[in-house]
Amino acid sequence: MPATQSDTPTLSAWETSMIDVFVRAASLIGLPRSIGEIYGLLFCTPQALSFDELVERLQISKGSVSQGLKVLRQLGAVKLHYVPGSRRDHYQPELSMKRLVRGFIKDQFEPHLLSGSQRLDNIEALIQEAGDEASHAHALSRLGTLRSWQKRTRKLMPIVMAVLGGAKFFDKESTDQETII
Amino acid sequence: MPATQSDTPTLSAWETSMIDVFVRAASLIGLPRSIGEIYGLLFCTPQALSFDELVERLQISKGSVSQGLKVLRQLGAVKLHYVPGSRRDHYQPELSMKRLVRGFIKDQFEPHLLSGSQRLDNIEALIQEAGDEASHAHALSRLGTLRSWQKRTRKLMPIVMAVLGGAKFFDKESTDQETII
DNA sequence: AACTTTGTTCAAAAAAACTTGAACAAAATG
DNA sequence: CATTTTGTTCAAGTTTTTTTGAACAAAGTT
Repeated sequence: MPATQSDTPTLSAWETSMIDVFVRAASLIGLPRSIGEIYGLLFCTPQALSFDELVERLQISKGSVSQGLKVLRQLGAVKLHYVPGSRRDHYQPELSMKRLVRGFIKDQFEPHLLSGSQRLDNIEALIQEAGDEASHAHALSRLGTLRSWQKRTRKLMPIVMAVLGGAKFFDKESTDQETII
Repeated sequence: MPATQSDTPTLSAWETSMIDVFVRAASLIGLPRSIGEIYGLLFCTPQALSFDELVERLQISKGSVSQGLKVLRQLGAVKLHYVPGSRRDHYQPELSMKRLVRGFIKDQFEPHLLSGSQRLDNIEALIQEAGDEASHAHALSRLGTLRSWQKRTRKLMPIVMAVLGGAKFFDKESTDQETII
């Protein structure tokens, strides 16, 4: 008798396709396939799923599920859901686009923006130290461009959140901003 | 006598740091290191640079420069600059943040959004075909969530462009939108 | 036309990212 | 307290992405 092909409840066609959408979306924002699969399956499923159910239905390793869930928790993209009578953690997907985007920005974007500011200050110092006086002006001008990009990016984030959440938002010190929209 | 270490004008400290900023930015949006380096060096340099100058100063292969410039041209992130008396193509960086972002969105984002719509229609069909009547409702509800996310993403793009460009923007059919900002 | 310059292509090499699974820790159960 | 259940960690294996460089094409020179 051939090795029993395990009674894994195989994914239906629509589930596979929907998960595929999330796998692509994940890759688009630089997250690994497995994370797209995990979130995708949670998204498809009415009930909260346990660790083991994710491993079985997706047919991926425990390691991948563990690391994937860790990242998804950090991003706030999944929530723990208490299931009475079960010792296992159960997970549900965060369904609010606003919260998903905020989690992503907070976790993956802001850190870079912040460290960016310090880096630019550093570069300014290096330019001052540099021997070549002639090119100072150009270097500083480009540094200025970079700072203005940074500033605009920062200004953009809350606006994005506002549009996504429907909430109204006012940036302090945005008096120089002509009525946007 | 040791092999002559080629008179490559080595990058200054501030140039290296500034290029590093672009390498990180590139990686953040999923572009390879070499592309960050190329754009970064162009950004640092007052004059337009030729293919060969990029190869020499960055110490990367011709292949990388060729492919990197190809992508940067597609994105509209570099412009050809005619230099009288030289047969070589010379490149300058696009410095308008708005154009840079638009290029990126047009090239890397919109295609996914579009193909996304068709995929969702496909999934809807698959759900209808599916045997399990009981779960139709949930599946369709989630599909609805996905469609709403897509719609909001589409709505967001022009707003982002507007904020970046300082231009005012009104979305047709956005009457349901309460005064944002 | 032969030669040089300029840049592209693409198969192979190198590097980076992801996944796996076995060993391990932590906590509940008997 | 020994055992089972549940989940994490991490070194090694796999896959994917990026880089390299040699061969090639296109166009300009002499």
